[in-house]
Amino acid sequence: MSAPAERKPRGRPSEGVREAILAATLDLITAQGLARLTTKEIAARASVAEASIYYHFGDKKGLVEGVILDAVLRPLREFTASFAERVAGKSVRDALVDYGLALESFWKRVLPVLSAVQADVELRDHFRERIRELGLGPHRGVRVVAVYLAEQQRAGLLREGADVRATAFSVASVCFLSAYETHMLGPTARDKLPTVEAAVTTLARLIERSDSRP
Amino acid sequence: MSAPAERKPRGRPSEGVREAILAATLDLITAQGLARLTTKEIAARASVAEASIYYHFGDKKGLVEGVILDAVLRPLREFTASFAERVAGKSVRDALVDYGLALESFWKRVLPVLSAVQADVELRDHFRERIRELGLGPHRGVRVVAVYLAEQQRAGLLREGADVRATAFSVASVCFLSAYETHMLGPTARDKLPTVEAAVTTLARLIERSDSRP
DNA sequence: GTCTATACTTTGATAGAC
DNA sequence: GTCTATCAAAGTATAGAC
Repeated sequence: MSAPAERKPRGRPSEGVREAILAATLDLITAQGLARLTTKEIAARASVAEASIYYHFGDKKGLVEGVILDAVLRPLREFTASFAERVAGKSVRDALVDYGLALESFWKRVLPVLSAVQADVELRDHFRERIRELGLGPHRGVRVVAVYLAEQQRAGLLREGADVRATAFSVASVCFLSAYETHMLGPTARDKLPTVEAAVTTLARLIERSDSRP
Repeated sequence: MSAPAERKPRGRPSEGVREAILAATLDLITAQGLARLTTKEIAARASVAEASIYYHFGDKKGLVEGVILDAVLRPLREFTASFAERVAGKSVRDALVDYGLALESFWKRVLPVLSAVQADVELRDHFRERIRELGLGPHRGVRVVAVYLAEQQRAGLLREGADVRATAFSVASVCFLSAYETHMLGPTARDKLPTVEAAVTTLARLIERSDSRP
């Protein structure tokens, strides 16, 4: 039966194929890693033809690079940029804990893709260059906290002798290791470590002025 | 020319083929990740026949699991066990710094293989089970330090209110993030973070009794 | 722009001689 | 135990219709 009422009665969503491919790829990488990632499975999960992948991304490498940009680099930049508004109007301790928890869950989300990147030289090199161009990296997350702490220190809220750079480094590190343990060993294994909240609270206490302690 | 003087005049080293395969596999994983790891390239680098891999390890999966056991799990256990003798007779600060530096270089060595493991579901699951059986994981590195610090605290060398568990967590985390940044972005990028030595020294200072400070 | 069908390449694994 | 030679399967990528 001819149904001329609609132009494309069925089949191609015709819109969002590119996005569906990206989403399917991210899902598969997160769920099972890069090793078993095939264009066939991506196409199946996205409900598109395999050829569409090559139309939009050139080759498999281009696709994965697209996912990296989309699921790691952009979020990384946005997260780093969001620090200022995230801590506005909070005590140092609350600021560090809130930021720490957000950082931990950010890494939990991103680590599967990051691990995939590390598993392939070409991807890793491509990633390194992009991250260099954008001026990103874990050290950025450290610096942004260090700058904030230095301000609070000048404002007299922290001990004068406190090493804000080292403290910022510790905060970022604790969040990262916490996320990595979950990523590596599963959610239950995480319970064997102190919580991020406890660790960051302790760090905050150590640099706060004695007279500001409750 | 027939040279009956020797039984195996050339070819097979006949000894150490298994070890050569393991070493070659580790090298290749470290250098280029799991993604491009092929049995052909392993055989070429180890200067053995491809079939020898299957004789010794059954299949590719078995080989990689062998490498994980050999290059990650055993070293992990040994490293954790070595803590006591490593810190014997040192000040708390020196003990933490020395341990921290050793931990950082340990992770630098192991992370390439660890990343490869995370890139494949089957490997990851196998790894999780093994690590569970052995009772290992980053939390072990944390606990061993926490126990040590608790002893020092009871001996009166640390502040009474110091949170030794959170501090141990911070020490281990700083070493891990430091190694990961190197692994991910290359040796030069590492310079943008504070050194492990500085960060751990700061942490040690924060928990030492005031009167024990120089 | 998307699909179906297919060409080409690489890879993991095996058989059998030595 | 190790090698040479070979295979079946799986994977990436392309051609061409619509």
